[in-house]
Amino acid sequence: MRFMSDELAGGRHLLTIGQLANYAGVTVKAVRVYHDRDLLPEPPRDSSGYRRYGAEHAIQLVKIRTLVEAGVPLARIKELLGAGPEQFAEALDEIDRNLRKRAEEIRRTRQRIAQLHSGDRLFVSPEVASYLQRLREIGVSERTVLLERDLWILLQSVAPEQAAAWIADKLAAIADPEFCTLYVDYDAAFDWSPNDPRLPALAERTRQWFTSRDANAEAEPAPDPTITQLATVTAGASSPAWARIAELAKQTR
Amino acid sequence: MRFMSDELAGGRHLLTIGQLANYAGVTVKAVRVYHDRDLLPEPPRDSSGYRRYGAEHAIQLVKIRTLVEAGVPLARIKELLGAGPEQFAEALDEIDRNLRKRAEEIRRTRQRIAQLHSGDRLFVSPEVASYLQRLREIGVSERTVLLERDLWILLQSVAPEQAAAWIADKLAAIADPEFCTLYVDYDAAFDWSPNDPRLPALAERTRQWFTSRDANAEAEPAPDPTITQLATVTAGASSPAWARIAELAKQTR
DNA sequence: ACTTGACCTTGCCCCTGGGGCAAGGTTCGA
DNA sequence: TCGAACCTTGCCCCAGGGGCAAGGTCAAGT
Repeated sequence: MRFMSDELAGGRHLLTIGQLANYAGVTVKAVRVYHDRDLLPEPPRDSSGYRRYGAEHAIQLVKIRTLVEAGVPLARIKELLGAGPEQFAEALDEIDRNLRKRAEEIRRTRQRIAQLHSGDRLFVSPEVASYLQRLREIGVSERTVLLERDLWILLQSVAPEQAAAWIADKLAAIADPEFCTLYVDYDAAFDWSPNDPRLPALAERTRQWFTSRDANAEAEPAPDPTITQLATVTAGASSPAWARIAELAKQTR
Repeated sequence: MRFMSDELAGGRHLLTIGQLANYAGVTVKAVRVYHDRDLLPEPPRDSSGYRRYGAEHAIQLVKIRTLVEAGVPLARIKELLGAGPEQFAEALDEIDRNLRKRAEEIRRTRQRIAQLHSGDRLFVSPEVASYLQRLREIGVSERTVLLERDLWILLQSVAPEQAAAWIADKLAAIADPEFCTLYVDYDAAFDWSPNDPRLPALAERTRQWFTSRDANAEAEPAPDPTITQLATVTAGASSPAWARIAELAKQTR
């Protein structure tokens, strides 16, 4: 009969790779990878070629696992274990800062995931989101609101700064009750025939609203042709009546 | 002169891959990977072969990025985007649970990292850690404490359950002042010559302490030969005097 | 009309941190 | 003495892209 301690008598290295891995809570494969990467020194082998580990390896392995769990890349761990204690302490500080940052990111991601559930706050800027919300509140149809949303998405992608300037303008406009009724009437006109007799009046009211606004505002924000055309073209593409209004507005101007 | 909107007039797809990627906060490469993985439909191409995206792609891409950031594998994301809304909601719940779990893990990892800074609480069980702490408090040399620590590490790796039983025993013993003075004397004897005349007396006191303890305890915990041998052999390997004491104790028994 | 720089295209190989499997050799407990 | 549970090396595979090559295209300035 043999005791395990008979094997130990010869030296301080008695753990098999499986025992070591189990102790540290890692897989056998991981231990071998750490050997390959020179993070953990290769221990002596016993007579049959098995690796035999001692307490010093166990300690080192727990350090490695702790750093790995903290998200430190293996190459960096190798540097750290070889460095002096003051660099090590400094590195630990930085690792802790990273961990805190990651916790914060998880917090934000959780909020995002919750918003993914419903709503479009995720796809547009907060300003645009509240603009869309106002549209819904004054009774604009969901179809038109979604059309607006898509327009803003495109706008923010193509020219984020001009989109920001324009949305500020729109947020101001929607505080005006006259603009609201005008918008609601536009919404209703979506399905009208392009020959509907009510269209010229709507175009005229639109023209008047813009005129009075431009009179009040001293320096109107430069009306970038790209963006205004983008808006009209996109809108016109979905509703023939809206396209007709744009045409009428151009003629009277 | 051409306006960007001239290109748009033909359809609703106007973003280049770079604009799209920039809007969603991902790299161009990532967008192409999502095409390869069938997460994001391939948009139409313009006359020169460039991909041209619309708002619907932007929305889809933001969803994808949000899920990717939450750590959802691409294959799973593909399933989710194709599934019905109730499965989607269910999946979001599970993802959120995972995120919370990860936040908790980060909290624990931060504590571990802090302990890595100094101390050996990471390498042994809490019971062993407090035992080692007691040894330091009664004045045992650091060298011997480290020797004990390494022994416990090996013990916990080879036979965790017996180590747990033994440490309970040791924690009881160290409450006995007689055991403490005995331990401190052992510590001092580490460097003695194996022929030192004080050794037999020390061996005799050891024998007596064990005898009286065994008399008090009715059922002594099965003295596993593997473990006791491990202890004696490991200890004896580092100090000839200790080896001599073990030999003396064996003779008198 | 030409150039320059920023984009776009496809294709291929590279990285991390291991997992899985093959094809053996070893040791343990009954 | 046998089967289960170890151990050994070696090789290929995965996600989620990054980097680079070798081109084609576009807008602006001169």
